[in-house]
Amino acid sequence: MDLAEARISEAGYGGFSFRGLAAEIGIKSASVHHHFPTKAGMAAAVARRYGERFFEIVAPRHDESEDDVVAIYRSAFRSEIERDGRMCLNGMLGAEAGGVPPEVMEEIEAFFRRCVDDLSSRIGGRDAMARAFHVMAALEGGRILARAYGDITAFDQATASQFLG
Amino acid sequence: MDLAEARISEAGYGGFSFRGLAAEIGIKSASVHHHFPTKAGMAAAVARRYGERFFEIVAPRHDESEDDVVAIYRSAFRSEIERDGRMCLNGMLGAEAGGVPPEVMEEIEAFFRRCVDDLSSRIGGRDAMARAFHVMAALEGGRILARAYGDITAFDQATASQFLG
DNA sequence: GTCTATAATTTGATAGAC
DNA sequence: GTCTATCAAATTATAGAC
Repeated sequence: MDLAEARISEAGYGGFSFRGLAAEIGIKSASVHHHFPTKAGMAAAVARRYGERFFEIVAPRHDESEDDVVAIYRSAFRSEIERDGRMCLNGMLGAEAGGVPPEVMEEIEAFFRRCVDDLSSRIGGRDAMARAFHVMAALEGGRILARAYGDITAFDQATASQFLG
Repeated sequence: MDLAEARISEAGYGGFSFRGLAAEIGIKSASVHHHFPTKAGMAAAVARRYGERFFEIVAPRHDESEDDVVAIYRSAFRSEIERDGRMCLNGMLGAEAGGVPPEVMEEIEAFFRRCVDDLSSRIGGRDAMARAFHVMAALEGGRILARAYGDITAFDQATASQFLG
């Protein structure tokens, strides 16, 4: 699953294959099929795990001031870029919506709905929903720019606190 | 090229094939290879044409007030969503950077650099460069959200003028 | 859980006729 | 500019042995 996540977030749904994963691990593709019968099922499982991990990371802490939620989300995104320079897994699959099986897209839509709802409720106040959409868009788009430029400072400038705050 | 652009912006670089394009047109894949010897070359040509069209659309008009440039960019992005609901072609290829041939990525990087430079110079003032990054990120991310939600109002909220202005 | 073997399909690309 | 024909490789997936 780690390898699948890596390949999908680097090259998209069409950019990973059971044979490719198996070769990197040193096993055969039939062994991968034993754990995940279909490619769509595996991608859906990887997308779900990605979301679960993400929401653990951005979960509220007892010492959190309500105003920090945007910084928490931004930090979660930035850490991933810093670690491996890849695209957000679920952002990638969302972009490829037209070529991704329905069972995967269900996970993606649920992920973004939960992000926006969580952000919105923790931001609070008027326009909280629109602000939540804006923050998610800037973070996802910032990752695209960081990849196109090959430079994390593109993300840093795109998501500076003066724009998200 | 129109069909290639459609398929790439729906499903990514791995989501289009010479045979698929030929079948939709009603010719054979060998005939497509006559015009575009390689898949990478065709994708690069499609990405370049996409950029040329885009910069014609957002080019300054003599009656333009300098403050309108962000609205012009936003309108160009929104019109595409309205037309076909697809992802920005070059945004898609930028996200898939790890699985796209180098000659295509050169076009993508050039596209985003030109967008940011153009926006920055027309915005002017302090922080113009960072604002340009932010606008591009919000627009690209807004398109991802519109696709994940299957609803253009996600883009509208994410890119409301109060956030980009 | 992993393997061999294989089926059925698709892919990018080329040679050469018309 | 399109075609037929073909190649070599990769793809998702399954059956069955160990």
